[in-house]
Amino acid sequence: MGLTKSTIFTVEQNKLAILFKVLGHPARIAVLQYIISQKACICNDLVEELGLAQATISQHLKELKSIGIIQGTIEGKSVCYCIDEKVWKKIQEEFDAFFNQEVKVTMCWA
Amino acid sequence: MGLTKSTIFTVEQNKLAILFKVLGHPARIAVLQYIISQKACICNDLVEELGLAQATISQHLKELKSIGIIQGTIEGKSVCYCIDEKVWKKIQEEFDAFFNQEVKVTMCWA
DNA sequence: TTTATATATCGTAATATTGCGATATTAAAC
DNA sequence: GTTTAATATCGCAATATTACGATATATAAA
Repeated sequence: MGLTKSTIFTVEQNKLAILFKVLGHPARIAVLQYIISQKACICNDLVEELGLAQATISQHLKELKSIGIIQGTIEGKSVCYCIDEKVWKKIQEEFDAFFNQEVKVTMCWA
Repeated sequence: MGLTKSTIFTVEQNKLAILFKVLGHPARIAVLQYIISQKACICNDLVEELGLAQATISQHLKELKSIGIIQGTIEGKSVCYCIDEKVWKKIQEEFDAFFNQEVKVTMCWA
């Protein structure tokens, strides 16, 4: 099937999963880290840095933009990408809330 | 192609991406939350709770086990799944380290 | 106006993921 | 031993993802 049954889960579960999913590719991790290290960059920088085709980088940038974690602004004939700090922090908070759920382990094998 | 070019990224980037990827499905989020709420559970509980087929749940459990975030121990004819608290915290720390990289935003459009 | 540059999008092939029925395996219960 | 129950695995179909060449678009430079 290959089709996730989104309807049987809560909106929160689906949203959280999408955030994780978008970050779940090494190229997108690398893109984020490169943008951070350079403060900002253009698509072509990433093509040279990562060694993926321009179309591929553009696609990854689109996915990152879809969750708002990066933002692109037109600058002449190129597009300047940078981290959206607000969204970055919000995602961090959401992940933190998830990981700080009560994990009271009653050792089930003890 | 559909094949991630893992070789062009660092080991750390690949590892981090895999952690995110495994968490990037609502069923697996739901499984973790249910295990937490019940302290521990068996596969069949999840089948009834989530409404996915037993084979599907078993597969998701396998993926969660692959990153060590849950652990299953045989108890008679069933398997008791619970959170591996150590791994849980380690993953949380790794995510935190990622999100706490310097995000000094020099507004590129300013 | 032509040319060069940067990016987005389209189309497509290869591979991965999701989900489930069927079946195997294993252990308890009878 | 037979039956019941719980889970894992296999095999498959449907869909999604990844990657890239080709092409469209848009701006700067010449």
